[in-house]
Amino acid sequence: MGASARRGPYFCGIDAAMDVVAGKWKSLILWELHQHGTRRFAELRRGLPGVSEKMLIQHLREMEEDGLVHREVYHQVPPKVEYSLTEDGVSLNAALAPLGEWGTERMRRIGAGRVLVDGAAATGR
Amino acid sequence: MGASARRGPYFCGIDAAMDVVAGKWKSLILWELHQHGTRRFAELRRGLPGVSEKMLIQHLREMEEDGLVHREVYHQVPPKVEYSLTEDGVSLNAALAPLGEWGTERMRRIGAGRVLVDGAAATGR
DNA sequence: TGGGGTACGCACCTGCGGGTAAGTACCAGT
DNA sequence: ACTGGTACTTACCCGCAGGTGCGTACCCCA
Repeated sequence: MGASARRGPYFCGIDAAMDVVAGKWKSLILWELHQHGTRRFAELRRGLPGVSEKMLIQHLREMEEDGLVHREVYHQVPPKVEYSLTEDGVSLNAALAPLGEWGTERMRRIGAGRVLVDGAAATGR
Repeated sequence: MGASARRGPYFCGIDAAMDVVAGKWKSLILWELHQHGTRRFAELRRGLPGVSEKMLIQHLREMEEDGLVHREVYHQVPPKVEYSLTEDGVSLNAALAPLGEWGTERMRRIGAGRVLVDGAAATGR
């Protein structure tokens, strides 16, 4: 409850897309899954510094409902769940790419330092 | 007050851009200004059915701070103010275009009827 | 035998994003 | 004289997005 209640009639394509990526971590999750292909829950949590477990799950569930991510459960113990992008998720990410470039360019202009925790930086945008 | 406090350090370009377009009406304002080139306050209000005056102004002010829109005041009475996109606003809109197409495609798939008030529809996405 | 990891579920709470409504200073039209 | 339009401002209120924290069932490793 409280999760969806969305899919309301939209004004145009942009807010239909915005509705789906709305949420503090949605776009980051997209990006993370896009870069690594497949990630387990705990890997995602570590990849998104600052995210709470509650929000991670909530967002992942919503994105699954929206057909953006695929959830593969391995019935074993300890539990193992793998998340990956669906076709729609991949295309959404592609559609987000120019926006990401615009944002990177903007960060350069206003000098908003990016926060990086991984040593895996330097791969660019 | 309560307006900005943003520009926090970003993880990547995407959420730097998302920070700027965050807000219920921001993307719609971008789109409206892009389509009409220059619009007065009341024209925007009529173009965004459902927006409150308070939010319209607040968003316009923030977007002006962020260097997305230009605000031209004509010191006359009755007051006249014209809003238009800056170069950054135009490029942001261009960066949003693929996202808009993705959203339109998605609306087609899930059959979320779009809400149109203008007769000026049919121009597509 | 106890600490840590995996993938969550649930209850509680706070902040703020956004809505509502009223007020302002001035003028044009009827 | 009254209504309506222009471009706001200010005060108040409310819902929900998101954070914190605890609990769970099971296993591995020291």
